Amino acid sequence: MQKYLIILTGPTGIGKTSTGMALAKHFNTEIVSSDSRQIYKELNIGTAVPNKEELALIKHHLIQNHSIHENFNVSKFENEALDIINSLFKKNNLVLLVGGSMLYIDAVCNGIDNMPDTDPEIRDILKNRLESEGIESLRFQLKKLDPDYYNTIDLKNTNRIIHALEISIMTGKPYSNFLTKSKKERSFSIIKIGLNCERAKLHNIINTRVDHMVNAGLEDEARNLYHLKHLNALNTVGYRELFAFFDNEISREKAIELIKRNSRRYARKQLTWFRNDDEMNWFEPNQTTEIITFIENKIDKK
RNA sequence: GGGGAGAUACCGAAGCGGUCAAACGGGGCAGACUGUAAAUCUGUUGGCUACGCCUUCGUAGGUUCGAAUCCUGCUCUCCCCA
Repeated sequence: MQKYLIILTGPTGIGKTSTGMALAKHFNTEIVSSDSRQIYKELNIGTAVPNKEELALIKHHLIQNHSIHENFNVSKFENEALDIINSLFKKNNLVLLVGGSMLYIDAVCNGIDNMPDTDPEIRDILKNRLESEGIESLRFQLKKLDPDYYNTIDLKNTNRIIHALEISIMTGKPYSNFLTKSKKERSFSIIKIGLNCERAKLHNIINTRVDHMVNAGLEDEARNLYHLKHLNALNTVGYRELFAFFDNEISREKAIELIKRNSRRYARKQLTWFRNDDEMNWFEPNQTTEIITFIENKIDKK
């Protein structure tokens, strides 16, 4: 029996959760989340996780099942998501992957190359060197250790330089050796559904949603996490801006304004990414019926 | 009613006779993307039949070889005095 993974994605705020719920109900299946921040149990309001009622109605996976103290990453996500998806396929022919984290979705669909997990110590050393010696020093070393990558990478992107360096240093092999650019085989078919609407409308939704989050107590949530602000998981829209407010760098109003702006920008980045995906089938958020018909037609034809 | 200040591109704000399609900031738009990805980085922002052309600096005229920049009328905004 052919198995189908339905990818439901789109920009933040577009309505993936509710559409996903409707699809899960109709196809009598479960939802695997592909959201890099809803995966953390300490994060709630700011990540707009499905609420208790929703979670009670439809079984969700990879929601709030990790801690921000862990070193989570795409590769771990790929493995965990695939495990869950494959086990769900034992009882369902169709499983939903719902979320907006582009790279995470990509890892489930196409896989990510095998390479060692990064070593926090090496990263710290490199970061310190960046501070003390400047980016040139790191570039210089990268040029020596991995000239190929050095020639293709954006040399202003410190994160990428640091990652390439840490892998090259850890393994003694150029980072680019690990990049196979090959696509991993999956045992299931993939149908991609993208939700989008008029940009002005999306901005409106996002702005209102941020106001709702603030009313729901986002500030308290952030304040309780403030002492952990150095954690990568908290380098996230909705938290970092409030941390800046707590640090007296900006006003509360400014923080809220920035959360809105950064959410809008995040939405745009998501759309840039998804637009490039030829396999994406686009719908408006209220077209649940059309989406269901679309999926059923796709499945019937096979 | 009297006096003063000002109207610049999506917004804020420089410019104060040519080197101005107009600094700078914000916002927007576009793009890159392999273990930090809600991250990180890049480009762009009057129009076009695009190494050139066309229309822009409240509005209508005027001065000048040449105006966003000078002069005049008008409209609107703000401030002070009545």
